[in-house]
Amino acid sequence: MLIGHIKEFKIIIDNAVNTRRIVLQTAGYCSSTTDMEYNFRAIEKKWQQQWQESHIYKVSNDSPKPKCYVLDMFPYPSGAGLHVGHPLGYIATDIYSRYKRLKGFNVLHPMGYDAFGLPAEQYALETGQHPAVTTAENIKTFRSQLNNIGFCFDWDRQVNTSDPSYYKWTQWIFLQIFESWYNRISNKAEPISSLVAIFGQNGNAAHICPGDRTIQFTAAQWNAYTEIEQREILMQYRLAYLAYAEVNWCPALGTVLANDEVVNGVSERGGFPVIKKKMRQWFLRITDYANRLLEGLETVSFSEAMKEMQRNWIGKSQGAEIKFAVKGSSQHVEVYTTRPDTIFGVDFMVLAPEHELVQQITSPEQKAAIEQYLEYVQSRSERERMADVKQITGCFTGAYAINPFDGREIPIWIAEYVLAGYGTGAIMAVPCGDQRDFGFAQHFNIPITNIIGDAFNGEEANSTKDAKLQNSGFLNGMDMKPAMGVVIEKIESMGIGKRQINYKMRDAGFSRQRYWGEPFPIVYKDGVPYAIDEKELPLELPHVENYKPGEEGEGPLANITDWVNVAPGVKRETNTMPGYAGSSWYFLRYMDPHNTNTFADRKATDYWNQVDVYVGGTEHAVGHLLYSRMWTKALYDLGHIGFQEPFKSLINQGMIGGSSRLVYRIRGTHEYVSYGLKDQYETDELHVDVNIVDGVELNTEALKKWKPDFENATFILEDGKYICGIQLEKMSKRLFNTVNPNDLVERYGADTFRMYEMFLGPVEQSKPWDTKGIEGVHRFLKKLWRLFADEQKGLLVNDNAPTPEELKILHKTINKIDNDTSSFSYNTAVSQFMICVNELATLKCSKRAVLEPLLILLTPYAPHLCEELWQYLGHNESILNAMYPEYNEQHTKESAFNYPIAVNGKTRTEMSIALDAENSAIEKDVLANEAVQKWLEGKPVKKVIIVKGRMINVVI
RNA sequence: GCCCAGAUGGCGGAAUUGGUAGACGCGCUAGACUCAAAAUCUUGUUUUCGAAAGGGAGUGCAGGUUCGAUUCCUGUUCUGGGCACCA
Repeated sequence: MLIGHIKEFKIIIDNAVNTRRIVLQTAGYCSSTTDMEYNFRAIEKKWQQQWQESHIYKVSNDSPKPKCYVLDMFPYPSGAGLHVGHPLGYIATDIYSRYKRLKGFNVLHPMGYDAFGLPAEQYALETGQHPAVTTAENIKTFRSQLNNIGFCFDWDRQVNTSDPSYYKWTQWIFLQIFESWYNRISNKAEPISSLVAIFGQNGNAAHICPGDRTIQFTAAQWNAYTEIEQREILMQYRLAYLAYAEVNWCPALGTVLANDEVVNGVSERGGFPVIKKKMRQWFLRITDYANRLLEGLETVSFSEAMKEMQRNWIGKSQGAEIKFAVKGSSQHVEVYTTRPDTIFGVDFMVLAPEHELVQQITSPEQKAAIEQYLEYVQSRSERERMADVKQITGCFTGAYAINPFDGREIPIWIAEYVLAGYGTGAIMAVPCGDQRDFGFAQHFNIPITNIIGDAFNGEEANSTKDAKLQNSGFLNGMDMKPAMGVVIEKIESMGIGKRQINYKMRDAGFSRQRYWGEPFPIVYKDGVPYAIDEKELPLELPHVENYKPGEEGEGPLANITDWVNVAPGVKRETNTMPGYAGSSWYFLRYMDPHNTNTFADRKATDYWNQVDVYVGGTEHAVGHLLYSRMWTKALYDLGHIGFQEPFKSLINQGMIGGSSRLVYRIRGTHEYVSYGLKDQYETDELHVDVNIVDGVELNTEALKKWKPDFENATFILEDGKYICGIQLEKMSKRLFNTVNPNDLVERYGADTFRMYEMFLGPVEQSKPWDTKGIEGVHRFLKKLWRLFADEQKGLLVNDNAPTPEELKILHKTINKIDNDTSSFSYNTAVSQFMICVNELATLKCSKRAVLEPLLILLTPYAPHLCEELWQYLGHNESILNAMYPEYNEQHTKESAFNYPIAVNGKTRTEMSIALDAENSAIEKDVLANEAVQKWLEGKPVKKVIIVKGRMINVVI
């Protein structure tokens, strides 16, 4: 080397002196005389290039090795690019993938882009740029940022959901779902043709119509129907179906939203109000899968919290449907209840305002009041209803129901707290056992029957299931739990009701009135929907000039008349599929991404099978994770794949929050006061860029240059420093608290960055970003490097035999790293590496026999550095092809814990007391075994607990 | 309101799942090398009493089980997340 190493060459224009200074900025520790230094920039560039050229991460579908599928939730390629929070999960999976590879697995670790969706279209609306263009640009940025960190993705398998070669198969799968129905007897999806055959032979008696249970027909009637009539009936059975339904319509976004995309009555994206609107929409019949989605949770390893969220969303409840006769009428009120045992406590009934019986049973005297109440309900938006749930409203219909057991007359009310869409849209109200019913009864002065004796105090309802029933006819004296079964049996034998299971989950809305999504492969002939021929797939998204949605809620596609009108009387569907369509099956496409004959070859899906580890955030708990599980089950039912749970285990990475820095401007001035002194003034808080603050100390010069507003700033310092305030909040460009991984990689290298993100804390835990500690990890890597090579003496590695002490360190490390890496405990693994290297450095151990296995352990964490050092050790082949060291377990344990275990004893308590007495004698670094033997005179002991050479206790 | 998770130094976080609490890192402290800085190495760092040796207290709070509790049980406070008229 001629001029040493100049790491950075920067021209800095120094405004303060207003002269041009050229500064040769060397990166500090590079005044070396040999080239044996840790030059991470050169090393990382070299290996990234080499990996790319040798396609070393290319994964084959054909391997004798066991498979392992490690998957990240693929990103939406937003314009903002990556910040330090994004790669957290990717680093974790990358470490795991590399580890499994070293353990001898054939590892699939792909990456792709969830590229359809609202933001790109919103951006197009604002700027006129075509979403395809911005998406392609964003993908480029993402890819280069990802490569910078040294991930081992097999880029040959990259997918992009907005690419026609991908969405061809999204459309194809949609058609499979469209062309099938859910057979509730065999409990699986079947092709619609099997249903047509059943109808032709037996009518629909065995298969009640899920869309409308009043539809009933015989085989003869079915055969007599016209094609259009038949198709209309079939539509009500399909797994993907069209229906008029109240949907969540968001006027501001001009589209329908799925239930999980609406939060507190406003849209999840943008927070615009959402109203109920009746529209003809596509739906997925996910409700038929409710129970399997619930039971499937038992077969996968998700966190308990995640399972609980899914269970809540599915919302299974067991109970009964009971018919109550209406007094003086042939009508019945059918209610759903989870507590049939409380039937003698029913003091009133409540119907949903939309309930069809309301008009029929309302008495003439109450007619006006009911009309008025219905008007009031209709005037209220979803949002208003959400806002004041505590307000009690309702209206008496004037009608009475008859309790089938004791003949009591029960007033029938309507109220908006009863929902038309759940159960039967009617409830039996038991005020002593349900707080809402209690509130209602009090508000409207309805007398309350107590059926639970002392358990009810008259002040509030008690929903206990552990009371003895009173005032309950034939149930008197019975415990509530067994009474439930008794009542259900009784109503079943009387023919007035039956056991019933209900779910909160609704069918998923599948239409969006947007442009940037998959077009439906559907045409309408005279208004009747037909699937287009498979050979016409992909049905490509046409180019449009105008992204504005139509007035009537149609998407922008409706404006392209050429495209819409296929032939006279034949029109295309103008809705597009929602964002979750493409992401509901992408994990299958990675298995066989270039297949043009099918979405993925059965051989490939059989080989890769379930995703072994899936890593992503909790925000997809009820959306993506439920839809993709449903699609997988549907594809399984139809025989396209051989497994029905897509993800064997799931790890939820925590969010990395932003840590914003604040400065305090004295009101009306350009003077900024340091955090500790701000209370002496009247100040305004301003966010400043975290990147110009070192910890909490502001770089005042950098601030002046940052934005023109600060050009003339003056500062009131404390101890010569300007100290900023700290606020923890979301990481966002708007708050100037984002940190770009590229900057950190540039300064410390990808290996340091990777290890530091892992060192920050457990992967699952959310934490604020803090760059401060990254130096420590960087120091560790430099220290490791110096075990191999010295700046003065060059290569240090020797072939001397390791000492027992050195082996002990190594074995302890192997043990710990192996455990931690396989269990995603990466923060403690990094600590162990540091301990190991510190100890080896103290011993000045540069022995190949110790360093070589250590390098293999470290490869998943710091792949570039390890490759380079591996080469230094004289290996020609990449360390990626090395095998993880398998050490004799016993040897590892013995060297790590060098104590024999005693096998004699006494009773536990006696022993402990005796031990206390003897404590002073035993403590003195005597080998535990010897001490116990001596002291016990050979009596049997189960276990001696020893910590660091001292005996703590003896167990019998 | 209901459900879930958590609370440990100045900070991020460890603790072999009931066995020396505070590993590892950051920060801070003192020193070595250096004309000086950087880099590197060494020292100390829960708190309190003490010059020291050595004590005392200590894992949100209050109890309990145990020879022994950050870990298990009961109650309670706070923080974060999810659900929210679901009968």
